[in-house]
Amino acid sequence: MTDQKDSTEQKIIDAAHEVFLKKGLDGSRMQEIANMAGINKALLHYYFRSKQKLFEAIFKNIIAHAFPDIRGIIMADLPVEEKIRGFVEKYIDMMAKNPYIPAFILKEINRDPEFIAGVIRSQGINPADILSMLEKEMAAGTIRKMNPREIMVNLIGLVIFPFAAAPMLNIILFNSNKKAYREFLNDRKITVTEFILNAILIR
Amino acid sequence: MTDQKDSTEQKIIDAAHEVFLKKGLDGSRMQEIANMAGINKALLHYYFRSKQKLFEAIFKNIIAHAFPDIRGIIMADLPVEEKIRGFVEKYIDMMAKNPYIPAFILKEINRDPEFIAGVIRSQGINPADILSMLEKEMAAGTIRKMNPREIMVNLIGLVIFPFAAAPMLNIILFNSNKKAYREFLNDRKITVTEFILNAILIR
DNA sequence: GTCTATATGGCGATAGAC
DNA sequence: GTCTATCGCCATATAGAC
Repeated sequence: MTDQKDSTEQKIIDAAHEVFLKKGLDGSRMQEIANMAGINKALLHYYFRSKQKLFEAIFKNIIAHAFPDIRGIIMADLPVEEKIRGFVEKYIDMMAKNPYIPAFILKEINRDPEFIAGVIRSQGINPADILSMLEKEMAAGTIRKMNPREIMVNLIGLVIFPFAAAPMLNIILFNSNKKAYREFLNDRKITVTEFILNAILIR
Repeated sequence: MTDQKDSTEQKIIDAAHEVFLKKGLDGSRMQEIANMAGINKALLHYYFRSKQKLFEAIFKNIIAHAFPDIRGIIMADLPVEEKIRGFVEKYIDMMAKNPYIPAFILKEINRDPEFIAGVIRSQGINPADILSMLEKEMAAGTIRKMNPREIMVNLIGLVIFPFAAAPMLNIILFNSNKKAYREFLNDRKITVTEFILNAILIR
């Protein structure tokens, strides 16, 4: 049980993670990954045989990071306000730490959407459970009656989109002031929660 | 003034538009564009000199399609409900006709965000005007007081995201039933409008 | 203007020494 | 396991005939 932190394999994984996350499969070069790992190209193939195989190994890991565990929040015996608030906070925190994830997923999603869906399911996230939870809230009269899928899509979109489209929105709305945009994104933990609650709650 | 519709240059532009839109710059091949245009690769270079130059010529055109003219709606003397409704309908109609545009923009946005912002401005869309319009509504007490940028980002995100993430959402929420998802997207001309109005209107 | 043929360069992948 | 050197392919780009 030697320390694996600085093993060659781990250095490759770390470097490939960084490069693939920023540039995607097509945009990445094996040479660049090798340079970043401080080794040569041949070793990449020695450990992972092909660029495709290396990407697949990294891909699963990136996707896993992209879906934080929300079961505890969504299925808990809490008022729906708290569930929404918890969801928004967890996702915005995750993306603040991993700002390249949303664009990466949207970029690579067409490569194998079925695989991504499988990873989501394996994270224990079951859309049907969330939908039926929302339907119960509607039946109980706490939230407006509507297609529960609308709520899910709107919630996810409101949280993810400003990160995925950050480069454009930053220019259009903040004249390229990056600090102001970061603050704006962070504020959204509160403002998005309010926005959604205003849209769906019956009070 | 001969008819230019079937000129070689136009055939190249049409073919390049289709291929670049679906696959992006990195994912597209000059050979594929030549095949689709019914000519050979050499002619592409004869007319546009390089792949990069050809892409830039097409890029501007794609971006222009992505921002339909909304000045008439946003700046008109209409109640804010009608402005929101008009915006949502125009954008969803545009994306239903050009489903590859959202993913294309998010994919290519990092290549030259400044250029995209310039095209948006050249379309006559002035974010500052929209922001001040929203602020007037807040001062008049028709909509809730909040950062008007939140409204703009939320509006754009709610409209675009379900198209950009269609492959994933289609699996997760509709078990890959594409027809159901198309109907869902079309219904959103109404449901997104309602959702936003509930979120921002004071009544 | 349009074609065929070919040059040029880059990148993934492999061979083989150490 | 790690390296250098090189192969082989594919994609962009050019040369030159027609």
